[in-house]
Parts: sequence; C-alpha cells; structure tokens
Amino acid sequence: MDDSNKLAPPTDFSTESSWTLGTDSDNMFNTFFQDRDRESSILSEFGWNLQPDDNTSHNFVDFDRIEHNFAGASNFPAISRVTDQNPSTNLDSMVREMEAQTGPATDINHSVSSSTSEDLPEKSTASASSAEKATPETAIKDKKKGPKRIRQPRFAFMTKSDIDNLEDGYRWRKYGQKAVKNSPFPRSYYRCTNGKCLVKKRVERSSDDPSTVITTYEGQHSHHAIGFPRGSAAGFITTHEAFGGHRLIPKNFYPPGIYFPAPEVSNSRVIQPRQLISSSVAHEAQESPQNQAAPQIPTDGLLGDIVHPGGRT
DNA sequence: CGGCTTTGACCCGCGC
DNA sequence: GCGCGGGTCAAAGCCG
Repeated sequence: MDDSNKLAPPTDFSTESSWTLGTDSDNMFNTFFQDRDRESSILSEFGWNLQPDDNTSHNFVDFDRIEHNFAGASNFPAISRVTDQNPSTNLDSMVREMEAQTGPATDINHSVSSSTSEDLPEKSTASASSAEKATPETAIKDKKKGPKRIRQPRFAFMTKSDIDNLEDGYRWRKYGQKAVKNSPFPRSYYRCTNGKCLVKKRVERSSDDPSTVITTYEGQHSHHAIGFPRGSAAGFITTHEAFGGHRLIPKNFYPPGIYFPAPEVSNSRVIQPRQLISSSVAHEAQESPQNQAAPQIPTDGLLGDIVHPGGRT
C-alpha cells in the first residue's frame, strides 16, 4: 500500500534530536505554540499540514471549544521535541535554531526529501549492524564508515493510564525491550508493522509515577491508520491550565488517556501534573487489544481526515 | 504457518 | 581508552 508515499516526506532533522524533553512544561508548551505561524511551521516539520480548512473545520482541535463541550474529559496533552544541542532550552529558541539549520519550516519538507526515507538512519544503522554480524570484515569496515545516524523527529508525552500501549489506530510490532536505569519498569520498543513505514515508538512507565506511561514517537507514518481509537477523534482532549490556556492541537493525534507534559525522559525527571482528572476515556482504551499502541503522528493525508472511532481490524 | 513477543547479544555514542 | 546505557537485531518460542 502506498498511497502513502504521496505524503510529504519526513522532515530531515539533520541535527539529531534526542529523546530529551522540555522540562518546563508550561513554558515549553506556551512557547512552542507561541503563535499560529510558528505553530504551523513547527508542526509542518513533522509532516503535520496545518492549513485550516475553514473557520469551522480546521486541522486542530480547538481546546477552547472542546473544553467547553467536553467539560470533564480530562486530557491535557503536551508534545515536545528538542535537539541534542539544546535539550533544556525552550522550544522557541530550538525552533529558531532548527530553522537556521534546516531552513524555513515551509521549505523543510523540501529540503529533507533527500534524506529520511531513502537514507533512513535507522535502516542504514540496522543494516550496518546486521552486516557487521554476518559479513566479513571488509564489508564491516565499509559499513562502519557509513553516515552518522540521523534521528527522525520525535514526539513524547505522558499518559495517565493502566495500559502501556494505547490504541492509536496503527499496528505495532515490538522489537525490543530494555531495562531502564533507575526504574523498575522496562522500556519497550515498537515499530509500525506497515512494511514501508519507519515510525517507531517507545513506551515506558514513569518510575516516579507508575500510573503514568511515557510514549515517544519517532518519524511519521507513510500510510493511513488502519483505524482509530474510539473516542479520540471525537475530541476528548482538553487543554489545561498547565499549558497556559487554549492551544491548538492536531486532531487525531491523541488516543484516549490523560495527558501530561512529557518529562525529561533521558534522566528520568518527571514533571508532576498539576492536576489529575480521571477519565472514562482511559477505561475505554483499556478494552482495546494489547498491541495497539499510542498516539499517531498524523501525516498530511490524515490531518483533517478524521477516522471515526470504531476500532481497527 | 504467519505474525508477534521475548530475550540475550551486539553496536554505538557519550561521559569520565 | 574504557565503561555504561540506549537502541537494535535476530533466533527461538508462543499463539491464533
């Protein structure tokens, strides 16, 4: 299948982004979505085409409205991405830096098309890795000299949920699990089962708060979701004061759950949510099969193209 | 039998 | 240079 390939190619973050997440969630979020233009630019870097359809139907969830309509539903999402160069600085500066490195956001897809899918860092790394294991030294040497691994853009967020793998409309195959330092909970690695899709995600529980799941996505899907988690597309997401007001978040991104600002994953620092609100939506999610992971990273084709709840397969 | 998970081994980057 | 931790591979086993 590959209607997919018509979608905008993944952004090329030649600068390796890290899993590191902003630590000042409030500031991070506010800054990240400082204004529409910037917001659009940034998100477009991740393949999120955010052109408003019209006044009543745009590609974002209007928290203002949703909060109003779904008072009681309680998710407060937080997405963040940083680079290794400045893991702790605010996103605004990161954005500037990225723009300086990759060019204006509007050109990003363009500038990146040459890398990413073709030049998949992971693939090259993986193949190099396997090659090393299975081939003679000569080949090994060559492989080792390959291009430096390039990270795909990543999103991370925390979800208050009993289940690790939130349904997000995509199918994932687990390819690894590692013990996390200073945490009793292992970290699981998943890869999208779609043949050509290179999206990966990482799921781990917060050691500070075992009820919180930290999910990180890397890359963007090159295909449509098989289905969509019940309820999520209906707009259960609400903003939260922690983020300083109403912000626009792409539809289809969040699976049911209760969201918190993504923590500093790399060093296990977890930002405590200011407020916890239980959500029936989270329970709903628990009904879903185990391997139906978390939030999707919307692709151009998906944005604005809501897949109604009802499950996949 | 195919798809998926488990799990030990391996590679790589980074900090000391 | 070395050790550690993160990330990935791939063989083996499980399950529908």
